[in-house]
This record gives sequence, C-alpha cells and structure tokens, in this order.
Amino acid sequence: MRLSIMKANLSYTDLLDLIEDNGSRITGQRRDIVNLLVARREGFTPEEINNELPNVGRATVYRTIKLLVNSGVLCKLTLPDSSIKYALAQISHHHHTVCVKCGIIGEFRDSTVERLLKAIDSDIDGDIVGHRLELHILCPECTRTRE
Amino acid sequence: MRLSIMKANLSYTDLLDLIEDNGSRITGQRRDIVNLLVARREGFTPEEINNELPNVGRATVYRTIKLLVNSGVLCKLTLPDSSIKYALAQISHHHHTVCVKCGIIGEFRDSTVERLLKAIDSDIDGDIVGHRLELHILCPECTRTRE
DNA sequence: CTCATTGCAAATGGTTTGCATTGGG
DNA sequence: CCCAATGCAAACCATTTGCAATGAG
Repeated sequence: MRLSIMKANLSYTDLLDLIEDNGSRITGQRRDIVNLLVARREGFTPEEINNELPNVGRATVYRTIKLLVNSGVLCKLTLPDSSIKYALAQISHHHHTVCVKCGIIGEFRDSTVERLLKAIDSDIDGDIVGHRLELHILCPECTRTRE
Repeated sequence: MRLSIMKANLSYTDLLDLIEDNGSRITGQRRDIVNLLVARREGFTPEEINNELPNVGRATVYRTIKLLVNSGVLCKLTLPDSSIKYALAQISHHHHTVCVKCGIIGEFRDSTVERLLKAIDSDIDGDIVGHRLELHILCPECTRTRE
C-alpha cells in the first residue's frame, strides 16, 4: 500500500452544501472564505484569511471558521510550536503531517493506525473514544534546501 | 506485553536537580511548584497552580512552567476542547491518554507505536522528525458513572 | 555583593461578544 | 419583510513583559 499526501476532495460546492445542510445561510463572505480554503491545502491561520480578504471582517472569519469546524469539514491543528492552524478535512478519517520547517500541512490515512489503536485499546484502562495523531515531518522541499 | 497507565517516576529531588542542571537556581517558589507537580498526576492548568499557591505570583508560575517544559520534564497537552494542560513527563518517550469526561491524564508507552511510525515513514513524502499522539479515552471511573 | 528571580501591574495577542446595520431568501 | 449574518469596537482571557525590589549563593 502506497501512502501519500492526498489532494483535497471536498469541492467549493460541497462546502457550500454543507453550510446549508447545517441550517446556515450562504453569504458572499462565506463564499469568499470557502473559496480561499479550497484553493489551498497548506492550512490557514485566521489572521491569514483575514489579510487576504480585506472585505470580510475579522469576527466573520472567526465565526465562519467555527461554523466549518463544527460541521466537521475544517480541522483545528496544534503545531509543534503550539500555534494554531486550520486545514480542510480532506478524507473522512485521517491524520496530519506538519512540516516543522515550512509548516506545510499534509494528510494521510493508514488503516494500520486504526488497527494499532484497537490493539492498544485492550491494554489500556478505559475506552479509546478518539485520538489525535500528528506527524511532524521535514517535507521533501525543505529536506532538499536544508542548510 | 501489558500496557497500563504508569505512575510518576520523576521525584521531587530529580526535578530540582534538573533545574540546577539547566543552570537555574532553586528558589522557594520553584520548590513549591515542583512539590505540587509531583504530588499529582492529573495534569495542571497554570491557573490551578496559581490558585493552590497564593504566595507564588502568576508570572512566576508561567516562567517556571516554561523552564520545566524546556527542560523536557513537563509536557504541554492540548485537550480535545483545545484547552491547555501541563503534565509531568513520566517516562522517556511516551504518549498521553486524556479522559474526555473528567480530564484525567494518563501516560503510556508502546513500542508498537514507534514501529508503526517507522513503517509509515517509508511511505510518506518527507522524513518524520516527531509526532504527537493523544488518545482520548473514557476512563474506568467515568465509564462506571456514565449516566 | 551580584545577578538571577520575583511580584506587580501594564501590555499583548488572539479570539469573542454586544449591538446597530445589512442583506438573503 | 424578517431574522440570520455582518462590521465595528469594546471586552475578554490567557500569557508575557518591564521594572524596581528581593533573595540565593
């Protein structure tokens, strides 16, 4: 089995549909934000979204992020330096890779991880109800340009 | 192999030694904080430490936490609700379990995890240089009293 | 004695909220 | 039309910092 960083598979339209399914309205600002999110895969800080969309207020950016996180299409990531980034969920159940140098975020899925958790479950006091696995990597680009 | 949540194995004296090794001084306030840390294993918020030690200033609590984190004896954890807790590192390389209900923090070590990472490494674009694995569990106590 | 450490209060930075206004359906 | 969503600025909250006072070695 070949794992690799996968491309986004949630489209602009998918995201807007999810917002509607959530009982929320599709507004110009939300279109702008979603549009920005699908155009990139590296992950965003609210600050970055705010800078790129001067016509969307800071509060709206935060409110939309919360909306998307609650809908399960956006993931909140804690980087090694404790800073926060958000990245689009791209596949149903997955994990993230974070380059410790350039910060680029990838995603991977490996059923081995799930199997591992099942194995550990039987040996832990309590039931595993969720997990967070982030791999801190040095991406190919940064490996190449390592000084 | 039997895994279980392990008891702390870093003593009060160990921690003070580590502070000295770090080139820092042992002060009354640092003694108080370290004393509190070793007395419990659930993990702390800075706020909690501050409340329990009225004679230690807030800034000192934060400065000491940073000192200990940098020395590698205290781990910063991000809970499922994005709040932050600190827990004593208890074994060299390990992972944490966090009860999603009561918040109690446990620790486990499983070489299977390390082996898994090695396996994944060969299939990912980039080199794995670190990772964060947190298991969100429902601890035995909370399972028992589940309403 | 000297310099690291402390306490305090002020500053910071990211996120949220209150409220009047706007705009989608 | 109506109520959800927005923008703005003020509020918040955890954490950090400047600086004068303290204390460990």
